Amino acid sequence: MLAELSRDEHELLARIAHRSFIDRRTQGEIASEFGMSRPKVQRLLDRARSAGVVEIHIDVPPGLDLDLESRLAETFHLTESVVSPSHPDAESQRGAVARNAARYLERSLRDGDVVAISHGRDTGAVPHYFHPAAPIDCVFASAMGGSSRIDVPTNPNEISQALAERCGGRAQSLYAPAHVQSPSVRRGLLQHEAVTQTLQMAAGADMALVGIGGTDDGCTMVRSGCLTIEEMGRLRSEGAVGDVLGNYVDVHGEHIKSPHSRRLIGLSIDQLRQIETVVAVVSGDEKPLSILGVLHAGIVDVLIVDERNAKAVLDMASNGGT
Amino acid sequence: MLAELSRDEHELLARIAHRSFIDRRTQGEIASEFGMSRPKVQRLLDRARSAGVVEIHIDVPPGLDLDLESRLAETFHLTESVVSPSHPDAESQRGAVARNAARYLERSLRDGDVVAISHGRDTGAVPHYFHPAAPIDCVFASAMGGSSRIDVPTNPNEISQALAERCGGRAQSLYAPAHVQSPSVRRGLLQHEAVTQTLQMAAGADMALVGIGGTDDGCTMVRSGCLTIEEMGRLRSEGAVGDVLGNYVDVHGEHIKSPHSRRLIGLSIDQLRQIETVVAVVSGDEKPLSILGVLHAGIVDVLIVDERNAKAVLDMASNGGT
DNA sequence: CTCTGAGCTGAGCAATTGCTCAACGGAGGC
DNA sequence: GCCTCCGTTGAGCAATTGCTCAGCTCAGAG
Repeated sequence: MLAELSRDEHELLARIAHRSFIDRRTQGEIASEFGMSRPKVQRLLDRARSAGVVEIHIDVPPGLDLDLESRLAETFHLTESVVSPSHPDAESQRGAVARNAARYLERSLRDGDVVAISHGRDTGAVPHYFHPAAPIDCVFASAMGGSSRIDVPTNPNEISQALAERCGGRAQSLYAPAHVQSPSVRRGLLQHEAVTQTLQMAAGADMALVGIGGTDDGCTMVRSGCLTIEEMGRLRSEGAVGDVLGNYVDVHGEHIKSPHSRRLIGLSIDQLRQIETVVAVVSGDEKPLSILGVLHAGIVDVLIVDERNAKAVLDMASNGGT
Repeated sequence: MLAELSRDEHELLARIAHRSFIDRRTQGEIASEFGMSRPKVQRLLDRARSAGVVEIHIDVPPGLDLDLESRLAETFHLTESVVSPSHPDAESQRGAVARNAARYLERSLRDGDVVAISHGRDTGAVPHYFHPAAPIDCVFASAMGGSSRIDVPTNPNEISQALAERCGGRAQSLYAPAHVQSPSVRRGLLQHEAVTQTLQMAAGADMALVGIGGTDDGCTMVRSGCLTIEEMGRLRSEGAVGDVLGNYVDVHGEHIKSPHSRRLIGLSIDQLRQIETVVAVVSGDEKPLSILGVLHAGIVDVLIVDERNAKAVLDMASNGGT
């Protein structure tokens, strides 16, 4: 990418680049110095950068891989991605990712914002690291129902509550289960104003903080009792690789419709797509395929993830086409 | 210069710098992404550069030392300096320097320009390398008289003539010797319109192309017969280290007045200072002190020189104080 | 010799950047 | 407690930069 320049061309590009980047002269000064028009200086500077005559290196703290973040963001059309360095064990890995999610919230939340909150272990780890410098007057609204089977701190209501406490905001709880026995019970619940109010608030949120679930038998949806192991197996056999708020997708990001989806209480994929900024927090070695599917679904705007998953997802995306 | 940053600070600077320099986002985009004002992003970017988080490296063709050129220009308040790579023998070294001078003329000369021309071997080598892409309608005016004792191509008239031919311009010759027997003869010559016209044109030039002479017994001023070896020795004992157009200066740039200066036909130091752009072309291992003195005199705007002289001059300037 | 099209050029304008300045806030002295 | 001073902040404007576009040159085809 550098060889095809003649010596004279190379010298000219180097001189102009030096004047611009090192001596910090303006393009106008350089133009008159070299006897050319300003646009020409600009074009030569562009050429110097693309030909590799100018190399900009950024000294990054150890462990950080900003190029990886950029590639991830570019490949999947994200507005941003944050990759945590690898940790040996799952717990500290989750902590590192959650910490980055907390940092993201701290710098992005504004007074008046509404944030839709999902369930899950990754999402649930975020409040612990959330310490805004100044109070933020915002609302955290549960985007799906709860389950008494799983640990309290991984239910949306509790996560919302914890986040609200940390920043002086308000939690809007959803007093409903994540999953009911039949579509008719679901319809009944959706008549209650207490339920619809929260769901509508979540649907109209400025931001959503969600986890990405896997399809193994130990995933949150199974542990919480939303799905039986048999149902999970059926979803897998239909191609499901992961979910957001219980909405399963295949590796291409296509939504997989199944009976259980009509018994869920929470935002749909289409509702998520309406939300300006959907932030996904994910860690865990079983997740690469799940992440890939969800990213292909075009739901996520900001991905906060660990290095192993990030690399695996990029590998699959570039090798597997698309 | 990098250690005093905390890990968090370093990470922030690196992230912002990456977004700006690698991803080429605007400061405004970065500001809203990181939840800060645009001026703050700018300040952080400045800090990232001065703290060394951003390193800009320019791939320069072998032999070129652009940092050396910049230091030279900054130290002596030049608008520009061009340093040629070292050559083992004096002749090819002179050629390389002259070639750079020719390049400089090619890119700087404009229709209508008047260029004052000095004598000397370095200046005399320039026309050989001068090949403007398009004709330039300019005038080369001799800035001092000639001498029949030295090789023709080192006399101002012949240099002017050669340059004019190469670019389709015009030469304004000075029909007078560089040096006469007495001040009264000089006064007489300066009555002649033919003489004053050229000198006035040279004095009002937009640019001057000059050599820098040494004070050894083989220098152009002695070889041309302008000075005897005895006079040269006297000048040396009075502190002279070099000259421009026969005007001698000491190492601090102070003009050394001597009887011979009242027998010279050419521009004075003050007249040279009036000229917008004085370009000095110098090579030769005996020249460092001469160059230092002339640079201190504040005559030169553009220095075109070889690497050995450049380094020697900078060394002396930094070690010897100013 | 004319025509065509690719590539280059600089004028002109919109977007971005750099910079100044008044206001603010927090640490330290009285 | 109050005051002063120093460093930080973002609004606002001037300078710089990026970009588009019409005009140009020049090589090659007809």
